[in-house]
Amino acid sequence: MRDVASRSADPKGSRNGNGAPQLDAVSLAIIEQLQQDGRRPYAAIGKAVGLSEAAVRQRVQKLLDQGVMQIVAVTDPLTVGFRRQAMVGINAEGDLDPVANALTAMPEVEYVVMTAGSFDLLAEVVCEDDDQLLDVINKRIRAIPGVRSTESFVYLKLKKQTYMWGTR
Amino acid sequence: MRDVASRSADPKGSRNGNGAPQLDAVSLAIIEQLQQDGRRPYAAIGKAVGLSEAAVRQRVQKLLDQGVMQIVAVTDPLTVGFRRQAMVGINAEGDLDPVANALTAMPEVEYVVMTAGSFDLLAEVVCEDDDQLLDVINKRIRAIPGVRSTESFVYLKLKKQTYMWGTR
DNA sequence: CGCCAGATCTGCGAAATCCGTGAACTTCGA
DNA sequence: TCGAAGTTCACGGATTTCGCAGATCTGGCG
Repeated sequence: MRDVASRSADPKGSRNGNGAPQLDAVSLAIIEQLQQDGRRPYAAIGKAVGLSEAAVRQRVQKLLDQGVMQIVAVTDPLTVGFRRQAMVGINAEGDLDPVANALTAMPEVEYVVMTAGSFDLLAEVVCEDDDQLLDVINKRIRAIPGVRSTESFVYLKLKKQTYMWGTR
Repeated sequence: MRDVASRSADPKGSRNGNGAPQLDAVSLAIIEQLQQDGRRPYAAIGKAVGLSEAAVRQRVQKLLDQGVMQIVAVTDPLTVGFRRQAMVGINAEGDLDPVANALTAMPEVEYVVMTAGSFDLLAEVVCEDDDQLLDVINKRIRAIPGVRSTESFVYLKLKKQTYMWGTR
């Protein structure tokens, strides 16, 4: 059972240009196992990827410590009481980093990304009701220094949301 | 240690208008625990929310079965080898459902949502390189029947991504 | 080529956790 | 009041996790 990668390279150490740890095939296989079930026992994972239980445990711990992955419960926002969501496209002037940081600091903002295109930033907002959504978008986000304009896309229906990167 | 909710109501059964199971305070507290660490032992969770280990186990199993939450490993796409991402705004004619379903069927599309605003749909695309991204956006998405136009926002830098709904 | 240093893997007890089960308890409606 | 359904608790055995020491592998250097 030594199948995934015949004991080749560097499960963690080296980092590519982005500062991101480079993953070998075995770690990738471990991640795939945990993407299917975050609570799968180390022994079962080891059997699947061809490693001992202890080795899997060490690799998982390292991946967590490095921040490569996290094992968490993800929920359907609607079920947990958040009934209004929106994507907000933002245009700003000057350095975008302070603006992005201000967005990041807001707990209602789930997702912030700098983009190329007709928006400088995209931010996903998760709220409990319309009042809160209005407050966040029209008061708090527009009040951030440097923000020139915003455009909102209120979610009508979420059709797909996966966490299966690498499991294709 | 009977703090979160004094043994009140309906851990699952009833469903609100959306068909989503209604959660009580205890289940919410359990979810928060698992959002912090998806592998936290049931006994530790029970101590935190005021329930026995077995009760926590059964509630977690039920939440998973109902699809209210899933416990999974989430990764940084860059680390796992996906170096190009984009949000794609889409305008279409006629019924949006077939278009959304076509997007959902594409493995490179991570996220599909129907929106109100100047786009009918938003789709997040995760690719390994520019070639694949171009192929997905300009060939596959634009080829979907009903799609009238698209606008792409290539990700330059991901600033925030959390999974802490309900943990505020 | 040989050796060292660092990192990774394995094997193995001990402790903790997971899991199924049956009984007690609560709620709700007949 | 009684019964059905749903939840919780207690408990014992199987499984898993955890920490550690020794074996193995990799890469650099004289």
